[in-house]
Amino acid sequence: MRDVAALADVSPKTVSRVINGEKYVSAEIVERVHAAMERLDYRHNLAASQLRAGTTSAAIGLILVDISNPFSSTLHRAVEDVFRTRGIAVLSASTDEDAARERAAVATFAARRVDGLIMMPASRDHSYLSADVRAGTHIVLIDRPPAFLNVDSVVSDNLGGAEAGVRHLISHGHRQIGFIGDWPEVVSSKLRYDGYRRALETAGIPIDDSLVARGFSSSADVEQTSRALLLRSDAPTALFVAQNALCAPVIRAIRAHGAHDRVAVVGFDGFEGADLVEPGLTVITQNPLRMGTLAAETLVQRMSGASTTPAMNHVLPTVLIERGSGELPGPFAA
Amino acid sequence: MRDVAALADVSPKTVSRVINGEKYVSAEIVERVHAAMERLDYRHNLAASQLRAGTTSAAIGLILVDISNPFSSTLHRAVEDVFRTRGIAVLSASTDEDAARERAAVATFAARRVDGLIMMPASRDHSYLSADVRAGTHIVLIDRPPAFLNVDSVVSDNLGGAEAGVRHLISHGHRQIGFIGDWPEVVSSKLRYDGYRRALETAGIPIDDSLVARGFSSSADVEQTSRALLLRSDAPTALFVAQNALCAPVIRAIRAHGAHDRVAVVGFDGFEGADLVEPGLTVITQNPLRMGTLAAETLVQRMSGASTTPAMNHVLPTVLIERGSGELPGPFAA
DNA sequence: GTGAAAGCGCTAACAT
DNA sequence: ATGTTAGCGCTTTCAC
Repeated sequence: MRDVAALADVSPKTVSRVINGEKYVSAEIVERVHAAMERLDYRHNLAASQLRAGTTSAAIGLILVDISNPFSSTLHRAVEDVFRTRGIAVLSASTDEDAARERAAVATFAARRVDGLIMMPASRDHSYLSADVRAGTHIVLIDRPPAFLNVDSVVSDNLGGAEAGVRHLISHGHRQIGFIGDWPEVVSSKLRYDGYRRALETAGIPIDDSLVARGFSSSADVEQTSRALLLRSDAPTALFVAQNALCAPVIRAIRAHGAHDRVAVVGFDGFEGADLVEPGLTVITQNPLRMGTLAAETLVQRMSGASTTPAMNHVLPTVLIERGSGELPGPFAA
Repeated sequence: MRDVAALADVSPKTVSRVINGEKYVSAEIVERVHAAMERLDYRHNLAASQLRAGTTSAAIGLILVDISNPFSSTLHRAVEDVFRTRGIAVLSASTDEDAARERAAVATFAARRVDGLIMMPASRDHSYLSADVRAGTHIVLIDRPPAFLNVDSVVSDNLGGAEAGVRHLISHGHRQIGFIGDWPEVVSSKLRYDGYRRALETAGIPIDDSLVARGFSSSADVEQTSRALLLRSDAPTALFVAQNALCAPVIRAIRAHGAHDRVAVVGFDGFEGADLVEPGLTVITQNPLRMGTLAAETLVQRMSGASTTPAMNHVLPTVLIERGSGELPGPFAA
């Protein structure tokens, strides 16, 4: 910047003015400074301006369980789109459901003075973030509600969605319904399980824990467990699959067992080709695009200081899409 | 930091030493400084240390066409994993094949003084990056080779993969083979088209441009175009689908036309449930995980200064996976 | 409209 | 093993 100022024969401050598009700079000098910047191949240093200007880094952090999960990457894209137009960079990190990795990511982002944080929490107690909140970092949690921390959040109606999915299976004559889900420690997963239980209880069907499988280490594990379930003498006539990444392996097991036109399935969010399998996978869909956009816009509001209303928990509705697999009749079909 | 130093009754420099884990600090003082940091809720400011220390921002930029595409998000995750263990943050951006957006992203990252850049270029001329290279930013291009710029790159064997896929269809008795691909301006897409042509030429089959559809604005567009192709009196007996995102819409069209056990299909990278459709989708697979890891490791080497060998273009092999759709016999089957 | 001086938070270089 | 001084590149404040 000194060099540019020297070449343009103005003060560094004036160069700064030109760069930041401040008013009250003569057109002629703007011209001259631009020429000098061009000639010297000048690149502005955001770190330096952030340092002096104090506050904002024009960056936010996005912490997800796994940025490569389709739900998460769609959400990520929505967040990017909101911030790109505002000149704000997005830093991202994956936790793999590890609370320690989450803390490490938060610390890294805090050291970079991100202005905001959008996070799908892996930890169960979010009170450790209160220090960051006090330091001025605005936080919006997604997919899972805040615990011991008062911040905005955007979640899907996990309980309601799961309940509707299982009720759907019941209404098609199923009573022996298996549950394949994520680790019970994960809040969204727990809520989906609660929805499953509630639907069964409402219908007066007793819970059979041996039909419930939760938490897997790999796709092979999911497939293996599903197969074991199908091989039982009192095998379930329907399966509720409570997470997107589990759907394909479960269907693989069902097809390997030759039971795809017999065992009903409803998935909580499916996969890209879910409408192309035979029968099509009936799903409870979430809206990751909306979740990302809403979380990002909420954060923008908070960051701009425009919104000082109490923290809010947005709950996005889920939608049941019938494609065939969830409508296979069970033994108690009317 | 001043405050921490005051509270611990040491100089700021000593606090700095403790934070950076430098040698020659007595255990007692380390203790005291840590206590003070804790009490004052101190957070280190990377921007400031970067400014003084000069060089490194401990961040890299990742520019993709669309971070929500499964290929890209898998690659993204691989890149993240390489850099996380090294304490380097990853900034990401999508271009949607828009060269202007690419330039904007590069400029943003340059202002943040990223130490490196991994980019799936949307632009066709990369010479504009030479200024950044001169400024010390190491660049690795992925998916598409560099043009007018001498940097490392990691790409798939697009031509060879496509040729193998089309040859596969020919060997199963097809001669009337359609091509559904991305915009011809996209280099990887062009290479896949070249592979298609080469396979046909090698087999002595004349190219019929009316069987070629390239560049779509939406999934509906893809589906519509595929349907039109299937409705022709001389409809293709096989389709080569040259991009992952196009596969599902094409299959949707084929199924809607009731031709899924008649029209053969080979996809260049499929989608998550591609093995579950009936028949399973035969694909030429790429290896986004390997591509991301290799690109990231190459960048790490360059950034560390350990590697000063000439820039290298890594070509990753593709693998044909037979699942049924590509083995449906054509009219000239043996 | 433009410039001079001071300082953001940190650390390299040089003491001690 | 610890402290002092100076300065990274920018922008705020105030002067002109």
